[in-house]
Amino acid sequence: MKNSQLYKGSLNTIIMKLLEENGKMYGYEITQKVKAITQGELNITEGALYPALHKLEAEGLLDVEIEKVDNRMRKYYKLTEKGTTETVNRLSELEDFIRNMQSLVNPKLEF
Amino acid sequence: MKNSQLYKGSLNTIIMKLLEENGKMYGYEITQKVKAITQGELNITEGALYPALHKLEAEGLLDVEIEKVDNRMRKYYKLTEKGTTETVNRLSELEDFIRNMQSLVNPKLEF
DNA sequence: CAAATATACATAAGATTCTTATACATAACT
DNA sequence: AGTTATGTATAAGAATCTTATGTATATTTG
Repeated sequence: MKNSQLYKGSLNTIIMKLLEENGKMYGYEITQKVKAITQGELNITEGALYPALHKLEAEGLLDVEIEKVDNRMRKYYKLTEKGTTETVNRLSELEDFIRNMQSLVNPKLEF
Repeated sequence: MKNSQLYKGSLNTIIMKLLEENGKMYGYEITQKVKAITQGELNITEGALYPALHKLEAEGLLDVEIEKVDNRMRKYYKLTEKGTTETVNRLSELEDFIRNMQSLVNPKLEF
């Protein structure tokens, strides 16, 4: 499925929320989780995911921990303390964003 | 105010929805309307707005009509037939997007 | 058993969208 | 007279994403 342009800019928030919820996750796991939660509607591509994870790590928001499972490499990511704090802000921004978009789309509901 | 990254990709949808609702609008009017609806939270910059309007026009989704008011130029935009049809799709995508983001952020509410 | 699919990470080229800065012009306010 | 508001426009650069490609192992399927 082709993702709409709307998801642009929301990937970091999605990653951080999932890590906040699940403690630690690896890249492929994140793609599968998102696919499951959105019932196949949102497919995160590797070309978007891995650079995003590396950047969040470089910014000190994520820590990485490498494991070998079934002879295959896994890089588990988890939120740092800074990342946990930042996640609160991002989720707050997301709530504002959703509220604002709903106001724009559904002006009748404003009161 | 600084806009969050989340709005990336939503500008076209916002423009089209406002035009669907108000018939015709000019650029500056759109920025003011959005600012009012979002209570100052979302400020569309000219550098984003005008290229977006020009592109939607080039795609045949908008028609333009130039007027001179108080000795100043205004370019009124309105949806073409194609644009009206496309707006329905975009709003549907936006609803899916919001629903998916809420599922991701608020997994407890899934049932 | 060979081929396809799933699992797992990674990067590079190019497209798209946006921010920031700048530009021009008139009207209104202070 | 200078700032703010109204009104449109573009160019340089940043940020994010898509698409394509690459490597490697495990599992499923015909």
